Amino acid sequence: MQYTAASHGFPCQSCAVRDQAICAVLSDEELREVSKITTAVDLAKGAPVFFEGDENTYLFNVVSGAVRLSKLLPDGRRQVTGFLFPGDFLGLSVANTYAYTAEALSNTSLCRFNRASLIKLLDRFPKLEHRLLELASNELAEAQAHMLTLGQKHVTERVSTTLIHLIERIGQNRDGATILDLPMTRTDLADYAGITTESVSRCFTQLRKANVISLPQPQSVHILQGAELDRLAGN
Amino acid sequence: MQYTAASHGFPCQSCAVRDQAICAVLSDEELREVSKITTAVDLAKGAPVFFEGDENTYLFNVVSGAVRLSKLLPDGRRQVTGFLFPGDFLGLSVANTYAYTAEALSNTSLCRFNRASLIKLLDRFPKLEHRLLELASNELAEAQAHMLTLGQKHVTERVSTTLIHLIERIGQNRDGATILDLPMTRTDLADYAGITTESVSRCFTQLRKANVISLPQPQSVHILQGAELDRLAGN
DNA sequence: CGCGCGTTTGAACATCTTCAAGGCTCGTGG
DNA sequence: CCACGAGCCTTGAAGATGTTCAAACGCGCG
Repeated sequence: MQYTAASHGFPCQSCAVRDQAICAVLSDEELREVSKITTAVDLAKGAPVFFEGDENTYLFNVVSGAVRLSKLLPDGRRQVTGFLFPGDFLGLSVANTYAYTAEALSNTSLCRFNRASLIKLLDRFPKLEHRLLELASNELAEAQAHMLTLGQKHVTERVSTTLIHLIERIGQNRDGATILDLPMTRTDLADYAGITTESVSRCFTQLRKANVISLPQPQSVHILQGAELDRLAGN
Repeated sequence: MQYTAASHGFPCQSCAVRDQAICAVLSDEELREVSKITTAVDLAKGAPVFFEGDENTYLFNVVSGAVRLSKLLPDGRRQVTGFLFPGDFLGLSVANTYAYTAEALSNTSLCRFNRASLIKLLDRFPKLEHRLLELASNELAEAQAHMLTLGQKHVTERVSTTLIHLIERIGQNRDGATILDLPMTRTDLADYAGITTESVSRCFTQLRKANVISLPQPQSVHILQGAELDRLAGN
């Protein structure tokens, strides 16, 4: 784990994700307490947050940037289990090791909680534990939806589903059009959707030729026909 | 939802899963409180517990039997997201509807909690909420492992992984040998592993011919070489 | 006894992968 | 400033894995 850490007094109040993440349920006063156990962490693109199997010492909130969660098979096959964006929480585990690897997809700021300290705080702030349960439940529902995709859907459906999912998190509206700026590579998308890089690329081309999307640059996806994308997702 | 319900005074104490599930963290006294909001429910093989989209009114503990969780695509494709056994908990959702369908695989007894009442109890028994978070975290880790299987593994690996997973939950030891009594069909296994019924069947035959398992009956799997099964699972 | 459902097996087929190569972009160094 | 190289993306063709379609088997139940 390689951090550029910088402790802070009480900037939580002005935090970009103060109303999201786990802090949303806390009053300013409570937040002041919580802020005592947090540390700001900045990661460069590609840097790991932690590795699967590492001792679970910290939990994190994503403040800005993007994080990729993944699990590996011994022979190198990789499943990306999720992409995280500002407001998302990561690191929950009952075991004392992380169940997955987390890496920064772009330059990323995290808010780091000492796990033992956070657990102590849960006793004082039941709202916090309630919030964590909420987040875990939502993650679970998302995981189940993803299982449906991975287990049952065809390539085009997988890619469309993935695009829709990303639009919901990081889609931008410019002049009524929806734009997606991808912080991840085709390989990341492929490993997320359980297909190959080539399949993702071919599918993008196909969507482009069908005027469902346009690709000014490989990382920039413009959604031309959202409804058609929904249909192609197979839901 | 079709139930055969029977309220009970305080038989929780002698419950088969009293030391598992969410009750494990409660004292007898606390359990007495919780028992006031529970109802015993018996389901026949094949009966639904609830359907995806139903209003989330109840939560359940599996007391005996087995439950299948699944999600459907509009065209009928089905992903089985999990199999539940005694001690397992189901029904958690932040949304006010269930995110998946739950059905009894065999004759099954459940302990039913009124959701609103349970939520109220969480304030009085923080341990209960802590336990729920634990369960949700574990489910999440399991879901991630399953994503790895669904997204990356080959047919033989998927079937082996599924068998190992079932052995961990319902494997029996007789004369030093491990026996698996399957409450689910080949189609259920297929929909769980993201493959077809035929693929499951072919894989079973292959494992049998390699003397990794034997199949006295289609539902009864004897594990002859557990280590080889582990190897075939690809971990 | 016969019917139905679940399972098994076989053969043809399709989708997606693998392998291979070329193109593009960006950053670096000459 | 331009050339070069690396990494990422795209495209094509061949190939393999798993699916689809079809049929037979076996067991349990009415």
